[in-house]
Amino acid sequence: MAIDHLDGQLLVLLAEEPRIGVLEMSRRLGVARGTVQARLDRLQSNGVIRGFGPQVDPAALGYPVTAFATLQIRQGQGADVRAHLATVPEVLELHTTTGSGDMLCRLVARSNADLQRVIDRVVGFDGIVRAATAIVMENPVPLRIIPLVEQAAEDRD
Amino acid sequence: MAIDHLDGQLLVLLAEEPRIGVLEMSRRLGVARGTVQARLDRLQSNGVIRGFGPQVDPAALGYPVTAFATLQIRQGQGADVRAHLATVPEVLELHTTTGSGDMLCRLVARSNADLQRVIDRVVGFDGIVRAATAIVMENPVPLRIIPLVEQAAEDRD
DNA sequence: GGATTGGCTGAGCAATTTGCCTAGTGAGAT
DNA sequence: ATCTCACTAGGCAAATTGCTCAGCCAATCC
Repeated sequence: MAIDHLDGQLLVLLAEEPRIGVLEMSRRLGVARGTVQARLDRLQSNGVIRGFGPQVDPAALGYPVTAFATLQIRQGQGADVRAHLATVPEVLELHTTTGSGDMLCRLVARSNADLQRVIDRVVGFDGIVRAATAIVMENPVPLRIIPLVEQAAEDRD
Repeated sequence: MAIDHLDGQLLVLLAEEPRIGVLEMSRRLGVARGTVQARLDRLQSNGVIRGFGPQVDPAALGYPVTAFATLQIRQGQGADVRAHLATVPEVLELHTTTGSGDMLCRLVARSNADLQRVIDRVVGFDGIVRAATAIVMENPVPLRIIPLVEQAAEDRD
């Protein structure tokens, strides 16, 4: 399940130049095309590579404000709250965390004023007891995976 | 800068079948190939589409544990802390948030035990005053963008 | 009322890439 | 000693890409 060095190189290459083709990858890495193809297939069926969906920037879509909200859920209402939050487009992700009935969600909004609307919509639901929101000011480390891939590849190598 | 309906369809299509080609997209959407190409180019130079990097699952890499850590930073140490956290592969993202000197970071680890090691490494740095960690148990809504894309497309349409 | 600009269509073409196949080789496991 | 597995190297037809062109239409500008 873990990846070896070649897998790591493949992932790094893909991350740097995503539109690169299989043939070009095989040239860059100095291996046969069939090998690249087989590795890629394996990584995908392994689940290591979930997909190649476009990475969309919410800010460019008109949602420049990001916030994280910690929610406290009334016992037994978890499923309802999850279903509710899933219907809000501005909820980009949702996690349940340690601490009985706690959730953490990532929100975006069109402005700070708009964030209020989003939060109202999020917490305007019966099962939510309390919510604490932290607005994101800077994002010094955007979501990344390459350093982890490299470490995983080294561990296995 | 906002997107219209065709842009929205393009993004949805790409999200569903990322390896689809320009030609096939133009067939599906019933527009000319050149149009798809031009739209895609525009979305990319717009910054709406950041890229098409592979979405790697940390769990499949051997890091099944995710956690969020809230850090309190000593005044004036922000830059140092950022630089420090950027060197830790297990730090997948880092945000500075409202509340002077507060940061939120996403961590992964090989196990709950390993999480302790990661946290020690994260907080074992001078500028960090205090850290609170919440371990993720479930992820009812994985990072998504499509609902927001659809809303943005409708708003503009 | 024109005239212009911008976005879309439909078509064509050469070059490249893909998907799929076969055969041979080397290393490690049984 | 044999087998299996991953990789190499090559070949081939079909499809896709990158690029170009001309024509068309609607909105905007003078």
